[in-house]
Amino acid sequence: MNNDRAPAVICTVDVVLLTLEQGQLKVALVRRERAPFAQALALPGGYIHAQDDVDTQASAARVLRDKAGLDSPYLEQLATFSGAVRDPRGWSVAVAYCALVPPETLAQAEGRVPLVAVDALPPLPFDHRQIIDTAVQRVRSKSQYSSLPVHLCAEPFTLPQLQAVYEAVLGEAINKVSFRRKMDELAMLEPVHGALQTGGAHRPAQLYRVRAAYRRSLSLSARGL
Amino acid sequence: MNNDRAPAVICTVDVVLLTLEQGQLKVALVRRERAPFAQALALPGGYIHAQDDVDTQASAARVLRDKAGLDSPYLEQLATFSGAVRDPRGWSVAVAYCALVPPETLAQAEGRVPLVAVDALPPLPFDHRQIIDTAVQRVRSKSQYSSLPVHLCAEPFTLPQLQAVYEAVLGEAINKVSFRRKMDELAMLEPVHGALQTGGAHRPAQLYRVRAAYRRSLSLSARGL
DNA sequence: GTAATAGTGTCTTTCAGACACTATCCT
DNA sequence: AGGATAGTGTCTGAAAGACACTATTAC
Repeated sequence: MNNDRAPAVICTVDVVLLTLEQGQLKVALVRRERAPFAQALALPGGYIHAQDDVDTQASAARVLRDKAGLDSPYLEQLATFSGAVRDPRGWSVAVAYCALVPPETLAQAEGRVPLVAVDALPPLPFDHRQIIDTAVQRVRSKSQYSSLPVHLCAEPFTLPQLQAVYEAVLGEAINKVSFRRKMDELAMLEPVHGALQTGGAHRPAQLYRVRAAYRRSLSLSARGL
Repeated sequence: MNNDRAPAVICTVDVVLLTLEQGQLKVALVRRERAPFAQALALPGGYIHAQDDVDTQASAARVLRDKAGLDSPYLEQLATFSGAVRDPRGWSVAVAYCALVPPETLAQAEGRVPLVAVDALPPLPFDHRQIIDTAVQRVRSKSQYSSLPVHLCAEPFTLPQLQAVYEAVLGEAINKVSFRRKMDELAMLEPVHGALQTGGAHRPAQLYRVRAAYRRSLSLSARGL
């Protein structure tokens, strides 16, 4: 009972930044500048800066800003990965966060970040493969009953567009009537009055945006049951 | 870019040990031996021991063993709480775990740990109130669609007993037919052949236990959709 | 007009809750 | 026998999917 002060533990955050490109869920990776695994593609991450960050959520936002050059409205804690062997530098704790952005947001960020389809990941350092798998599993699971996928859709969007996003994430077709009923009862979207998406050789579609009241609370919504 | 090595961060684990007593969800607290908040009731927790623990899950199991004197078959990572102000000693990261045990298991542990109803918590140090609230919310949410509450029920148990546990956790009555249909299709329980619970002035009830295949995987089960 | 997709009305199927009935114990 | 709870069959209403139909654009 005399060694409460344990040897230092390495404290980091890692961010799984997901987006949708060509109908596929993809994760943003960055090339590591320093050892270990210098030059390797890995999740954007870094040490917690106790002097700058108020908490790990702020650390994750900072990492995202520094390494991917963007802010993500959706940034949720995923899980914490830890242990003696996951990092060659020593015993480490990595608080992992999951960010979702529409592809348009990533395009603004100069395209510095390589995107890799989550179903075809290359070998990755640390336990980043496991972290990504956990994030994808979580996103797919939550998409079954929540409005989470709207974060992958740039506003304004049409209902057919949003449905396509849901279908891409879930990997299966969704009934159109059921989908619209669900969106309607979630009461989370509002039509942009007078704004229709034209251009196609067919009836134009109503454009929608997320109601202000739901802008920030989406990540907090548990199940609606 | 020259201060990668941030000032030391305090790394701890905290365990929310929940059980069911008198039809109420209760959390086990321990009296702190050391500052800060010495003598106060708080969640069992402690530093990560990098030399002993393989990961934070092991740290949580050790804390549970040392401070509550028991092993919990169900021990799942809850979330990580962090920041500059939650601990007066400095910037800290607390990986919180949630454990569920039947009341019989706690009784074996000499009753050293005070139990407090989660709906009537006293003021608690750190952000332990928030951690407990998060755990309770998670357990209630998961209980709606998963078999998680079986961990609160000592084996063997009858279906009416298990239903009462569900009802206590969820705080509402459940339809008997629906409950049995759900348990049946989860295919997670098996009857203990020939074992009935007698003694009541009524028809005896079939005793059940969790199938071996589901013993360990319950905490991993996401939604069954 | 024709092709193509948006959007809606309605039928069908599926699932959860309500209810009632039987079963089996103790007293 | 009577009371009490275990366990089951069946009806009903709500929700989800299937399908078909109308609406509106470009060409």
